[in-house]
Amino acid sequence: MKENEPSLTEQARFRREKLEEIRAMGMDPYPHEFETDHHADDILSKTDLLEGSEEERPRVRLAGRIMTRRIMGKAAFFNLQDQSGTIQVYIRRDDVGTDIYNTLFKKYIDLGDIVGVSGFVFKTRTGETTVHAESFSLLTKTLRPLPVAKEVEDEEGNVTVFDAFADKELRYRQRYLDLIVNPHVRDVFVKRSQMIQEMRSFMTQKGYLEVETPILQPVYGGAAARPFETHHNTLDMKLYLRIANELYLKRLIIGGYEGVFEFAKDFRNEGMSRFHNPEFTQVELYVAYKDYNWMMSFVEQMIEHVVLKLHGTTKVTVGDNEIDFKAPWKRIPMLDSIKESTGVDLSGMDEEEMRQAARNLGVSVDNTMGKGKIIDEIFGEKVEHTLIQPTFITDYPIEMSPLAKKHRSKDGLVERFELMCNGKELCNSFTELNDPVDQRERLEEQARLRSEGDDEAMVVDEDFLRALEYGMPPTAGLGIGIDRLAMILTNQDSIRDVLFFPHMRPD
RNA sequence: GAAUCGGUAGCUCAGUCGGUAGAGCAACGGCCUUUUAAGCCGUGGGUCGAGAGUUCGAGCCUCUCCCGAUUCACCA
Repeated sequence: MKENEPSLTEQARFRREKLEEIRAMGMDPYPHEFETDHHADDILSKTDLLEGSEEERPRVRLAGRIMTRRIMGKAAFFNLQDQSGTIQVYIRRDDVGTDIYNTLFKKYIDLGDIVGVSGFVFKTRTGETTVHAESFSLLTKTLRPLPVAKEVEDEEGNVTVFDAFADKELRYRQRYLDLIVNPHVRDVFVKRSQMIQEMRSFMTQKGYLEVETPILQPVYGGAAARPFETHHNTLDMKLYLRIANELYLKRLIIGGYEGVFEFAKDFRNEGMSRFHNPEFTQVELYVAYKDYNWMMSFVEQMIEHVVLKLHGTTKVTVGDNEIDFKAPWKRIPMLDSIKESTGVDLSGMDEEEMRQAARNLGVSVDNTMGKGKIIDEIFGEKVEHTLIQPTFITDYPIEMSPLAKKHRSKDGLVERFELMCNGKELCNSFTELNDPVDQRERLEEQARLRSEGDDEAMVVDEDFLRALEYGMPPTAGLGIGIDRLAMILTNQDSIRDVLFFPHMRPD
């Protein structure tokens, strides 16, 4: 036995000692492979595994972690958890031998260890489908105890969990443990993956090309946000982690592709909250010869399709709300939505009248704000949180949208929509600005705001402007917040619960 | 960035008035061949988030700091 290492807990020391004992038995505690042919859910669902006498039944091989154990002298039950779920295994000394049962299984195996078994399926006298092990082997010895919870299932199938591993800090910092002991957490991420997969195939089937564009950018653009900065040693230059990929996808439209999309990790050096993580995922899509009206129809079809695939219905329960994604969705111009919610008609007001209207509504505005900012402020304070069912808010003030094309009929507005859902923005989309002269003026206005201290104003991207001068066809663009959509479709109220590894301060 | 709440055994949590650090599960030693929060007998396990202060004495009181959760502010 080794000298106790004071930094280890008693339980961790015991496991290291067991590891040595297993090696002393001539066994490898970390073998190279183990062939399996079944998962837990296969065994629970396939009735043919129970046909005939025990000798006649097919043999199954499976592997996973030991999550609970009930030893009764010369026989024992344990629960084996794999990716698909959990199944009970029955093991007896008289089947697997004294070395394997008494020494390996009873003395040296711990909860959490990864093991492989083979045997036949039977039902216990209480009716539980169980694998009767004919062989048992250790596949990976664990050195730390798992935070295993106990579960009780009553006759209605309701599961009560005792002492669950619930500390959010530990769950986020050690997500692998969360995934092992909280199976419902695995389901959330499976749903997220399916959601992305359905969107991908939906867009691919339309003929759009999935692309990859730079994350390290010499000039950041495509959104209003502060970036993360980094440095390229060889070129000795500053680079930025992208805040959006919009301007690169537009370059590809200029290059002749008529539909491109990218699932993109974007990075914004701003606050964290249950709706914000410094790195987050958007899908952006650009389609040539289309406008924002077409895009509204596209996105409602795509999301309706995804919701149907994931839930089998267009209705999703989120917190206290039931959201119905059945298309078509309500479309309402921003000023009309403000009028609808507050009774105040801002159209036709000058800047000073608007400022007064905002104050009358209890929305704080200051004298540096222009009309666009005031409208945005009123909308954000008074309307946004009331929009629970999917709703397209259209026709935004031009000041807030330097990359969107001017509205074809409404002065001072652009052809832009945001999709609101469960009181939050889910999508952002425009008829893209493709007039290079107008675009230059708008970006130069951004540069002016920037020089006045607005550190979220956009930077002039000369290479992008040059590309636009070669001609971008009329184009509709779309961005969807993947994390927020995942939150809605999995009924999670924090972005951290749909990110495997949410950003945390170092501990 | 602000406010509130929290950090005690591997996990979930108690800890009274400032007076030897507690429980359940997990672990360790036994018994037990259809159990399922298995059961029965026995045992060990603690830098009480970190540091300083007050005190004869601090898990508890005071101060500073660290980490987290929630809400608010900015943002998608």
